Amino acid sequence: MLDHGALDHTNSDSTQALRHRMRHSAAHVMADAVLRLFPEAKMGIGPPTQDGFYYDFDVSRPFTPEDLESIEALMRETIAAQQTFKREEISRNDAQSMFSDQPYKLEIIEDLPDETTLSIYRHGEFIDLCQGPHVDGTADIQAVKLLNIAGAYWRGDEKRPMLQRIYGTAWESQEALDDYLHRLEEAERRDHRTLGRQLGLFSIHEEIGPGLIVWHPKGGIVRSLVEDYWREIHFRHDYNIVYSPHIGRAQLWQTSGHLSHYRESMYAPLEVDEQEYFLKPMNCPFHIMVYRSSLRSYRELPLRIAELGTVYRYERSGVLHGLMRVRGFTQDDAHIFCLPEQVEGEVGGVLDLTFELLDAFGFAEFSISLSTRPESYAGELDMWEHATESLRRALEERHLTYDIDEGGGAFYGPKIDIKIEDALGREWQCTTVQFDFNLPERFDLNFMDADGGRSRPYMVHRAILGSLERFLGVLIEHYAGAFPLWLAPTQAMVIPIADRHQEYADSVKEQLESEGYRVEVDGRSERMNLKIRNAQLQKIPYMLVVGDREQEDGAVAVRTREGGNLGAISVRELLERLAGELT
RNA sequence: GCCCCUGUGGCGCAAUGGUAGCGCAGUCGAUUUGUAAUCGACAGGUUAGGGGUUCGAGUCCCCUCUGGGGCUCCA
Repeated sequence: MLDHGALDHTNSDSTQALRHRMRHSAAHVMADAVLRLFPEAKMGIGPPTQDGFYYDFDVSRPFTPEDLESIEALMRETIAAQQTFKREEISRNDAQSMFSDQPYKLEIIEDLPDETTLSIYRHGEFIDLCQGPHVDGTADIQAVKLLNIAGAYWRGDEKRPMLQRIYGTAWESQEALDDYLHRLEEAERRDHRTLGRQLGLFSIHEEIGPGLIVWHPKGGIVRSLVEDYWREIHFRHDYNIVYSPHIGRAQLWQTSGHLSHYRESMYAPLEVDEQEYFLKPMNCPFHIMVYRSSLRSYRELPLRIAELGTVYRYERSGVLHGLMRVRGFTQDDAHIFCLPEQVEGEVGGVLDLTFELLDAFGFAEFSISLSTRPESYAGELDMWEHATESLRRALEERHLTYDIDEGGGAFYGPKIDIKIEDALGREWQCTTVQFDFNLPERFDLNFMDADGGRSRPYMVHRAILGSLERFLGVLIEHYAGAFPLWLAPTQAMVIPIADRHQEYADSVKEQLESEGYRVEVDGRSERMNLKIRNAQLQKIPYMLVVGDREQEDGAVAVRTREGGNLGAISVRELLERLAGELT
């Protein structure tokens, strides 16, 4: 069902390099077409991307879908004309006069270091400032399609002009293009927003507000199963589970530094008894209060404090997206307070817990990055080195491959981020393990060490699932809504063939329910075929058809969601089968 | 927040500026069915909200809100 074979696996370096050149060339061909249709257009940049390419233009009116068709038609003509790509190296002065009516190109030239060799690529009448490389000729662009139009700031800077970007894709064959388009359709078919409605999992309401989720009964079951498992595994790994309030006084957020550094993401304060309270955007200060509630001894460390903590953050309206980016969400948060010599073990423990947890949900592919110290930072240099080294060693001991994001850490500490890859090969950031050298300082955290002195603990912030909202969104898409038996909201639907089988159907349901299964009976006066169809569409793992024969034999006719009519077996055999599937 | 697009019963959609329709879901009735849609009837809408143009607005214009594709952001 989660068929990786259907995906594209020709990702060798040479294929990628070829695609890269072809897409870059396609961008030129597109810009050529746009300039012919819109002679006044000013060109931005037009690079290849992961799966295609884009080019940005400053035009007097936005592009329309009809424009895309005309542009694509012109591109086909250029491709059919078999023009060749020619590279030339030119002087800075020549470049400046050549692009004198292209202000964005002039800006690029301006910003290139003096020693850079400037080059241009030509095909037909078209010239673009470009390093290359390109394919030999336009005919090498085998299969191309323009996809959509979007606004994009010049150089990604919201203070600069907004250009019109056209996205397209190009592949080495029509077949590869079709595969890609099919993959897009597949992603659309798995969209958690659509499945969430169809399967009755959650909804978002204008009346409640954007980015705020209400979980429906079916989604509530899935979420609580995830939470139950999460709690179980955290207790097993010696975490202490706590609960903290949704609001806290201004003074708390003053001390934590959120009011000076994070206020633009926080909601306006509430006034209670002439005191200001803020909705929490993070759980850290509350967990710190738990730590500070008594004098701590080194003997108590490491102290791991965990919470499914619901936080609220102001996210700009344009970034909200289903469950993936919301304004209120529940983090599976934890803060670990430990001694310097415990740091490495704690980081390792978090990694082990992460892979155990994610494995249970069927995620096998990850991409890991280690982010190191940025230019401005809090804390002592030797603590940064110790912490970064412990992150690195924990990764290496587990033979995990990772990228290093040099200088990409937060100002308060280095971190490991883990992105999980779903069934379609898309990546989602969920897990993060972050050192914090700032908060222990701000809250003056300490413990009594073996010498009777006071020392400052290390603090590690971590979330594994990230937010339950996002994680469930990822899960829905990963499974395409067909949750495995242990997570399925309804595990079996009993389908009586005629009204006279209702009572027997109820007794089957009771037998299964008494063993802890989630079962429903479709007792409507409808045809069996309709009930099967509905159960299939609801992606219920087991359909149990009961008619005269089953009633007589104390059996059920088993049909699985994957399509098979397995024939009749006894209820006892069914229970064995289900139990077997859950282990 | 910015650019573009979008908004019609719960859901998916239709309606040259001239009587708001269809399918699914829902309710009721008939049917009692053996592995992906039985038939019929009924009910359901101030066309997201506000303002304007017009004899007349779902349709055209303006504002607000929402959703989508991107950009930016994601201490």
